[in-house]
Amino acid sequence: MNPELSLQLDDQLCFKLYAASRAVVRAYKPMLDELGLTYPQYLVMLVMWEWHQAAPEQATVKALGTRLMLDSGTLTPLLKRLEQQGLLIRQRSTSDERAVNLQLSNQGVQLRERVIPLKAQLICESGADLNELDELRAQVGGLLERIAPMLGY
Amino acid sequence: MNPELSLQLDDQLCFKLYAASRAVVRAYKPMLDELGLTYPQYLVMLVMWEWHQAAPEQATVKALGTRLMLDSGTLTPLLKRLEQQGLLIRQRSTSDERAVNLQLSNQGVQLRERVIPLKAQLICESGADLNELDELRAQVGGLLERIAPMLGY
DNA sequence: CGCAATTAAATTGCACACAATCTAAATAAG
DNA sequence: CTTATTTAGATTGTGTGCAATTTAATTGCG
Repeated sequence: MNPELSLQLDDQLCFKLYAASRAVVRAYKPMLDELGLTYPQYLVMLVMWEWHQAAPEQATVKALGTRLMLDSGTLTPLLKRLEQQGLLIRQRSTSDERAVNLQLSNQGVQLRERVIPLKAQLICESGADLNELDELRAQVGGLLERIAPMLGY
Repeated sequence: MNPELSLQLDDQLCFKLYAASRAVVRAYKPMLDELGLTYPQYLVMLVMWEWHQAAPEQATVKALGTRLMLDSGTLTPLLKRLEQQGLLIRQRSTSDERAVNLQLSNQGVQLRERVIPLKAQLICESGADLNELDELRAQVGGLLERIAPMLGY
């Protein structure tokens, strides 16, 4: 049986992706624990830091959802937790009362410094080859871009 | 800044993996809905079908956890749901009262027939290149194997 | 043999994901 | 202008993931 049509677990790209994704999140966990962040919260902060330098005013729940492919059902409670931790501020937009604007607190801005060394540390510990990782990132990205349109992104 | 140390979301392999994994699960969802399975339940069934032909007696919660890298906290409720749906039977092992043996019901065995066409359908809809997918699967698998030992697998 | 350490599941609690529904606000159409 | 539609968030409910704890059974060791 050719692997494309096999039902063997090890032949499933979907399982490898699922397992690898969870494994990477677990690898990040000890480091993120020290910052008091979960992995999805970390991704939100990455986007907020990115926007903080480029275009802080674009930061809304909607825009964050588009960027991370998450809906308000996931983001609303997550953002409330980040707000309670004092990392960001949520407030209704005055120009469009439907939208909720997000901005980093000073504490939120400062947290970035502690995140910078994380990635290098993880790559170092894993002993992975940088070029390989880069290539893999491009390929997984390619897969994502082929699947996303099927799902309306 | 070289991508290896960038904090840009798009430079993060971890995010690509996370997003791609969720996207693939969503792509499976409409098809799995018709079978009444969630994606993790589908993975459990794949393993059970595999073992059914090779070594049915090895099927325990522990073995399933090792194969899928999931613990009893996730599997116990999931397996109870599969049992309630009549797809499998859970029963304490007589030789080792700590272990719970799992076996497919007739209905569980038969469900496999309806799963066989799913993968071909998904690949077809995605318009993905088979050789590319195969290579990607191998590479993601390679990443997984490098990370897994760091996490005690 | 007898007890400590280990092991397999189950349970509890928390934080996602995501579908479905609801509310309020903004926009489009007539 | 007024109603219909669309849009942004919030809410509710279900099902994972996973850490931590608990229970019961088994194994290891002296």
